[in-house]
Amino acid sequence: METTSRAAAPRRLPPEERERSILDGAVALAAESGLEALTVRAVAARVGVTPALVAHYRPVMESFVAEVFTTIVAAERDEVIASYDPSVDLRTNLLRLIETLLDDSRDDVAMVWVQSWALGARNEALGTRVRTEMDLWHSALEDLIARAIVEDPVLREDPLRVDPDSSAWMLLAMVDGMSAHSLVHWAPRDRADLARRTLSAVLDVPVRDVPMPATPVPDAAQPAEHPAEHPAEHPAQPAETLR
Amino acid sequence: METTSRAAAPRRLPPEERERSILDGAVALAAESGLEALTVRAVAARVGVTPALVAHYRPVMESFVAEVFTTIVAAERDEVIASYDPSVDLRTNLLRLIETLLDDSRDDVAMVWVQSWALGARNEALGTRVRTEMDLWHSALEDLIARAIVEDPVLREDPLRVDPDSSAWMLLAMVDGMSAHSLVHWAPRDRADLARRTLSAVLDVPVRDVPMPATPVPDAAQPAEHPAEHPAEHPAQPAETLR
DNA sequence: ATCCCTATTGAACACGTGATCAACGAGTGA
DNA sequence: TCACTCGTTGATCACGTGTTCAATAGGGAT
Repeated sequence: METTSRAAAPRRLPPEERERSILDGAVALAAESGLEALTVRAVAARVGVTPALVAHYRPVMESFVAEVFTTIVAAERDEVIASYDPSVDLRTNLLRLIETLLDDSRDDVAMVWVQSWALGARNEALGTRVRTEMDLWHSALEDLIARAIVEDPVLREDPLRVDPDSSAWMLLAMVDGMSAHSLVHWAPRDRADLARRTLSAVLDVPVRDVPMPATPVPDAAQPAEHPAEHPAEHPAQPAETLR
Repeated sequence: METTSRAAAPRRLPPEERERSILDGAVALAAESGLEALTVRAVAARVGVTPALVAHYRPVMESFVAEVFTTIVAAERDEVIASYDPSVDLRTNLLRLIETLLDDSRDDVAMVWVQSWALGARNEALGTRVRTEMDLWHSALEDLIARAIVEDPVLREDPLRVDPDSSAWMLLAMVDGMSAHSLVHWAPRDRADLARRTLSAVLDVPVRDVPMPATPVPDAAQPAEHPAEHPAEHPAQPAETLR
C-alpha cells in the first residue's frame, strides 16, 4: 500500500491552481507532521508531483516554510477567535477560549508553534512571521480582556487593577507553555481546573470567583493522563489535522 | 582561522576520559547551538576527534541526544534551585527565581527545552527523559510554593486557597511559554512587572500585594525590547553558554 | 491538423547525515 | 626490545537534503 499521499493531480494545471495545490499540500503535511517535515520531496510526493516542480514554484525552501507557518496559524487563530459566543458573558467566553486552546486535540498546531520558535531563532524570514502572528494573537486577546473588564461589575470599579496588555502576555505564555508540554504528553490531571486558574490569573481575580462549569463536559473523559506516564509506544500521528 | 573548536585532545585517552570529553563537547555544543546541532561530525570536530570515534562511544545518536539533554537541563535546574537565599523570605525567593528564569541570557537553555518538546514528540527515548526532568522541576517548585504558603500569614489562614501542585503547573507553563517566545525575540517591555504578575498568579494573590523591588536592578537596562521590532539582522549565537 | 508556449519532468550536482569495519599504531606489560 | 591490546583512524556505504537545467510533452491558439 502507498503512504497517505493525495491522488496524483491532473497534469498541466494553470499556474495559480498548481501553486494553490502545492501550498495546500504543504499546509496539510506540516499540520500532520510539523514544519520539519516540509521537504521539497515530501511536499512533492504529497501533491503528486515532481520535486522539481515544487522547487520551481517555491525556489527557496526557507521562505516557503515561513509562508506555510503563517497560513496554518492564521487559519487557526481566525477559527478560535470566531468561536466567540455573543449570547454569554465575556468571562465565560474567555474561559471557553482557554479551554479550547488547552485541548490536546490541537497538538498539531502546537507542534507548528513550538517548531516555529526553535526554527525562527535562526531563520529570520520565519522569525519575522512568527512575531507578526503573535502580535495578532496578543491584540485579539488584549481586546477580549479589556472588554471583559469593562463588562465586569467588580473590575470595572478598579480600572488600574488589571492591565489588558500584560494580561494578554501572560495568557499567551501560559497557553503556549502548556501546549508545548502536551507535545511530550506532560499534562496535568485536571485541565478544566487549570483553565479556571489561568483565567483567574489573567483577570487577577481569586480562583474561587471564576465560574466552575464553563463547558458542560462534552465527552466523559475523566481521568485524563498522569504526568510521568508513558504513552503506548509510539502514539503515531495525532488523528486530527487542520482542516 | 579555524572555527571555535576546542584544541585537539591528546591521543589515546583511557576510555572513561574520552567518554567524558565527548559528552562535555556535546553538551557545550548543544548549549551553544541547540540539540539539532548534535551531529556525529559536529561533536567530533568540537572534541577534536574523528567522527568514527564519536560513533564508537555513542553508537546511536538518538539516545545520545537524550543524554545530552538531561545533562544540560539537570545542571541548570540544580544551579537555579541552589540559588535559594535563606536570608530572605520565600516569597522574595520565588520572585527572584522567576526573574532568573525569565532572564533572556538563558536563551541557550530555552532553546534546548523548546527543541526537546518538538523532538521528544517523536523520539521516545528523549520524550521519556523530558518528562522526567519536568517532573523534577515540578516537584521542586511545588515544594517551594508549599513552603511559601505556610510561611505567609495570610495564605496560611486559608489553606485551600492555593494548591501547590497546580500552582507549580502554572508557573512552569508561564515560564516555559515566555522562554519560548523570547527565542524569536518576542518579549514584553517590562519583564520585572511580568515576574510580579506571574508570582501573583501562582500564589493567587492580587498583584498589588506582591513586593515591587525584588532584585535591585543589577544593570541599568531599562527600555529592553519592543514586541514586534526586528533585531539587528542575525543576532548570532547568544554569548553565554552553560558553564 | 499544426504550431508554439510553457507547465512539467528527469537527471544530475554538491553536500550533509548516521552507521559500519578493516586496518593502523600508540602505549603498556613481558 | 618485543609483542600484544585496544583506542583510534580512514574509507565507504546508503540515504536524504536543496537546487539547477536542459529536454519533454500537454493543450490552447491558429
